[in-house]
Amino acid sequence: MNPQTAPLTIGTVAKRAGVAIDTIRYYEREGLLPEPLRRASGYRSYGEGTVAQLRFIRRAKEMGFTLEEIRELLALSADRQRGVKAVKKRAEQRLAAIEQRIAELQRVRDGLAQLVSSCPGHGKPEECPILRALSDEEVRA
Amino acid sequence: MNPQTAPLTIGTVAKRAGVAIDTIRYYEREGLLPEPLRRASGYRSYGEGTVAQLRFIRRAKEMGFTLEEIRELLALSADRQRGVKAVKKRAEQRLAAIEQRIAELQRVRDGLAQLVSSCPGHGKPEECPILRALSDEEVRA
DNA sequence: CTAGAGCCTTGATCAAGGTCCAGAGTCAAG
DNA sequence: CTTGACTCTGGACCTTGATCAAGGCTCTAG
Repeated sequence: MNPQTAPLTIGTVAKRAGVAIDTIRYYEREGLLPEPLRRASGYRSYGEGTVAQLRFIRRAKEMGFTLEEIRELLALSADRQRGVKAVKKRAEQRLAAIEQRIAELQRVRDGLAQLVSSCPGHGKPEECPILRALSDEEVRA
Repeated sequence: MNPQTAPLTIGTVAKRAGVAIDTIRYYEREGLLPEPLRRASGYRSYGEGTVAQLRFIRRAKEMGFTLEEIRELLALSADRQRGVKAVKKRAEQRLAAIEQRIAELQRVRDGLAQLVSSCPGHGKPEECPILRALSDEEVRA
């Protein structure tokens, strides 16, 4: 829509994308962002697209992708034909991993909830179901 | 029950508790395990209780407690009156945190599932709902 | 007694994902 | 032109939870 946006400094991009300046340089080093144009002074010069790219990274991180996976997604999205299929596959894998993590957490939650509700909240430690469940209380030599 | 158990070496304890030797020494340094008795040779000497203690730590980690929190739990469980109440409170906090994490993950899962199901798995990257949702696709300057 | 397994300490290293610093150059407002 | 905010590079440092290495004792079975 606006192919020739005004160039932005790293600080502006950082503010717009809601990340730290150091994070942008870090992503560049790590290959998540392409090397930007430079002004004569050496200052990095960005377009609006970089802000969008950083938002991509942020959202993908929220989805539970690691930076490594995000690097791959970005590479895939650049592959104009093979990309989409691979991207969908990765997303499906991520989805499965998230579902598994949810199931695990629910198991933990149920166990913990059970313990909490069975603990009166007072009395001797050796009678506390939480501590008992965790430890098996035994004498140390 | 068996207050005077035979002394165990660190390797035996490690095997029994299912952790690495280095991990035991690490926990000792970090204050999760008390400093054990030593033989004349300097070898650490443990009782069965330490195995139970390590299992406590393992279970608590599974419950999502950090080592920092576990250190606190262990300290609280040693406080023979005030302990139980505080332990229960910590467990409740942990429970709430886990429930919140589950809710977050469910939100993420729903979003991702929606994207996955709306992506045909082929076509141009700019038409892939997954990539579109993540990025907002824009031209870089 | 000797070999080999086990243990000791100190300190380094790892993975992930950044964060911070020093010292120097640059930009923009007044 | 000056001043203060901004940016540059390179490298050190952070957190969490371990894990490994080097060099040197110790223990136990044969």
